[in-house]
Amino acid sequence: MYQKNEIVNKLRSSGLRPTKQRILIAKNLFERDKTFHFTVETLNKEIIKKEKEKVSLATIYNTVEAFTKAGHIKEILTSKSKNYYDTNMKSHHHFYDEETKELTDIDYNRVKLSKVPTPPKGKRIKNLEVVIRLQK
Amino acid sequence: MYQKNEIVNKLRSSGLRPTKQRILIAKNLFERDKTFHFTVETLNKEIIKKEKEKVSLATIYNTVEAFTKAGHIKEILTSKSKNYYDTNMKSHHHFYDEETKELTDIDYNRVKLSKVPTPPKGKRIKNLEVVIRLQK
DNA sequence: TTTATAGTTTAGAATAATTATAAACTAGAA
DNA sequence: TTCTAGTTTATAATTATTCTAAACTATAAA
Repeated sequence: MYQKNEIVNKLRSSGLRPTKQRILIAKNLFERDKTFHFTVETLNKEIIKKEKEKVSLATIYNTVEAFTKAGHIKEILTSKSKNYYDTNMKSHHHFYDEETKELTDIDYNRVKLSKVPTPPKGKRIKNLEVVIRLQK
Repeated sequence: MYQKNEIVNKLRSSGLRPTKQRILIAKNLFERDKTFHFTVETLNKEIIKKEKEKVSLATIYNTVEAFTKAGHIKEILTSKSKNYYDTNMKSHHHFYDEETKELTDIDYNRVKLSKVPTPPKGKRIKNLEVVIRLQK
């Protein structure tokens, strides 16, 4: 379970001052037993429901973006005009269910890449994601 | 090089009547020597430039979606609220350059997956994509 | 402590991609 | 040639995201 300190550390290491609103956001992201897959919309709903407080969407967007840049959460590729994020920073991959629009983690060792291409010169690999889209 | 017939076939096999507008769209997608990576926006610009004609965006969206469902083009995962497509239907993967927002094909045999997870019961794999994000 | 200020929050406006609507048009079967 | 289901289009509606600028606040320094 997380200490308040850890929340504050996550914020500071993302270049953010620990304000009331940002602490609410961070608690809802990181004080969890399980991985949290979310969109800004779902995160916002959780905050309203659990905390009975309202944080403006602009602040949520900004904070989520800062956490992403700092490497505390991960953006997930699903296309489809709404961004998905994941609090699980362990190297892993995803199933994306097109019917339910739900993401599920795929454990790192359930996918094995035996060959990865070298990036074009001047560029380096930021990350490599495998997304397996599911259908009925 | 493509025959007009092939264009008409692509349309019919996508459940679309070959109308003037759809033929323009299809020509701009498939009468190419190289793979075409595009968004609805870029495709629209190409049609205006090359054909000096205007096709409504609604028609482009609808036609592109039909081609995607029929398996003539492929949606590519990049997140970031604008959908990317690829006319290359051979199994392959992508580099996504975050700086330039450009996609590049990665040849099938430059990536090797030696282990792929079984999908949850009741579901089957629609596709599997590897996206390697690049940075400086 | 207090204070000054750089950073923050917010509602609401602006932007951008996509989807829906409904009236005018057309491919193609009969 | 005619008829009709299917199509196109401009435009409006919707949705996700980013911007703005005024009111607020964390925190370093006095």
